Amino acid sequence: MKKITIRDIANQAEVSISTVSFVINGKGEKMAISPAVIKKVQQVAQKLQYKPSMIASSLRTGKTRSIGLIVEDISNQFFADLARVIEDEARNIDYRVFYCSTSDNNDRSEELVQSLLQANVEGFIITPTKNLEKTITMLLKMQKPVVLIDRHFANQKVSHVVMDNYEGSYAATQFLISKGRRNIAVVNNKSGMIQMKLREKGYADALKEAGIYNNEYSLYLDYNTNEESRIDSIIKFFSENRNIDAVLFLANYLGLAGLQAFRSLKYIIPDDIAVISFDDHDSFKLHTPTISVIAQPIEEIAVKSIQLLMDQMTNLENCKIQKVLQKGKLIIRESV
Amino acid sequence: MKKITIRDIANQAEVSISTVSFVINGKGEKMAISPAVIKKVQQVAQKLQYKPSMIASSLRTGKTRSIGLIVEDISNQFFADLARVIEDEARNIDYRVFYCSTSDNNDRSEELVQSLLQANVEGFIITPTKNLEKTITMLLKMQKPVVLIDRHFANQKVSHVVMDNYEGSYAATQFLISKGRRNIAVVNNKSGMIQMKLREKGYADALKEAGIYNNEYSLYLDYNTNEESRIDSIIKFFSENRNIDAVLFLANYLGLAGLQAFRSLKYIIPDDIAVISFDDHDSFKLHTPTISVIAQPIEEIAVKSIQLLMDQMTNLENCKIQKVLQKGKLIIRESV
DNA sequence: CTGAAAGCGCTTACAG
DNA sequence: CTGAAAGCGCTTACAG
Repeated sequence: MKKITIRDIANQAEVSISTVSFVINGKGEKMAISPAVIKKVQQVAQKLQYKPSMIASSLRTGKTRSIGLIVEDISNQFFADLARVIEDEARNIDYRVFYCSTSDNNDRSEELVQSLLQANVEGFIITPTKNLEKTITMLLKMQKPVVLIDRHFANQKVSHVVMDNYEGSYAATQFLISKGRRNIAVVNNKSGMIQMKLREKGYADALKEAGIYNNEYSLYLDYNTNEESRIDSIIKFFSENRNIDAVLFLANYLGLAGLQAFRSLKYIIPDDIAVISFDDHDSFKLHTPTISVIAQPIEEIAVKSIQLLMDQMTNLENCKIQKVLQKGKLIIRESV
Repeated sequence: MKKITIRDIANQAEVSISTVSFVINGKGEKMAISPAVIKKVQQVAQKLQYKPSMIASSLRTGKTRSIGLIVEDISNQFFADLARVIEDEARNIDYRVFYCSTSDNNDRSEELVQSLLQANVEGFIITPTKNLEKTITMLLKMQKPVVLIDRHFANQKVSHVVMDNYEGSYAATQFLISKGRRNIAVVNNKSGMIQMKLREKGYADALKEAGIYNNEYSLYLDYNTNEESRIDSIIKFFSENRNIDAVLFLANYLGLAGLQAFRSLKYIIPDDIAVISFDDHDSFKLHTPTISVIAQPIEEIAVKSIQLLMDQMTNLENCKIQKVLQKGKLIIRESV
């Protein structure tokens, strides 16, 4: 089964390959090619089942109609959902998506960026690791369209789409206060990424305004550790702070570990402790009791980030840096 | 920032582009290029930060060092985990993976195959939809390496890696029987795919051997429906069959819907009903009580399928069709 | 209205 | 040991 090329069509249709190329690319009209010729070329292409070679066309034009999507972990529900929507959106505008996972490892991230550059992707959507700022700056210098999602760097001028982390956390904490909780803890990781800091600040500010902030109620867990040791740390922390009556988990995997810790501790939710976690997850809907969450607007984030990327791709020079904050949604379930 | 090409290196190193190409591709020795020249070329390449253009090399050689991975839904935990391992394995042998999701839609699947063909992937790993048999046959005729995973077609000669669905289901059902359950139901979907039929057969055979099979205890749900209506159907079925004392869910999303149904029905697990589900999921570990599952050996499936694909890619002619059955793992938790 | 030709960045058979 | 040249399948400026 030989590969059908533009030349085969030209031969069969008895026209030049330029003419075929124009017709195939829908430029027939513009090039004033006669309708009869256009039709003939199309028929021959159809008959031979011609499929243009993306590779040849990429080499010639320098365009690949592909974008790179670098997420933290494609097997995490949040990123998987995000990837799914981005893939669909990209397909609508006839773009291909290359996904990859960083595991929050900075060296890996840099490798992935290099590898995507080499594949000549036309744009990047990235959930950056903590030290990726220089790499991102490099991409910007190379005039590559970039949109960051989920998190970003405070002082870097680059478009990003993130949840309003401060507001989400602030609202959730206020809700806990309104339910009469007074000893409200927070569980964070040690990544120090801006989105995590903002979540923590929202929590702290709400408590400070109410005059009940206590800095001993913050627990920080290593990111690169397994679930078991996270659970152990949480158990230890709560056994040493028996008077805590509510907790805000700043990421879904922290919440999931927390629930297992509370099971070991035989805590009754919400009687012994009220719980709210960031990022919705099947398990939160299904837990007994069901767990309240601050859900990220995944669909909106995905759609908006593709849109910002396209803006940059079509009009890189006079394209403004856009910082989009999407509001999260506080979903109240039985755990408060 | 101009793209550095092989020609720039040739100029700077004062050799021909052929020589550069040989050195870059590690064929310097074989082509008997002098060590001094090799070193010089490497140094210049390093200095200019030369990155070979995959696109040009693909066009020339016809190879893309990429494989296509078509799964049902990348946002489903099972497939996300699978994709993650396959991506890592592929990277080890310097291959790129294009993922895409079919949503179990046959037209979509065919489109995806076409689109991957057009991208010139060198091999396919596919979880086929029900009517994809002809498309797969076409790929085989085109001499494209193909490995099916998770499911396959009974009469088609194509390598595949699947769980031993019959055995998993049979063992789980026997376990329920050994715990004294007698009215054991099964919840399946209507896809009619072979893996689902085998799971059901394992269930039925175990019960028939024990002389307690009852064909009224089988519930079939539409695949293309939302979670709500699945839950409703399950509620209806179990309210009409109050004497059922155990149930086997043949896929994780069926199990998840089932747990929500039982909550509505105020069933106590395992007192009122014992539960085992296919495919492990965070929610099953975290549910109160924890839910027993037949876990797929995801890592093994992923590794084996890449390996079979590579066998085909390197040696297509005399490569045997391999049918690999991986044993599932029955994980007993509190729900039985 | 249509065609001949250059060139994207590589690889590789061939010649010396 | 090394170089000149053809060619992968396209696109597009140019000529007529």
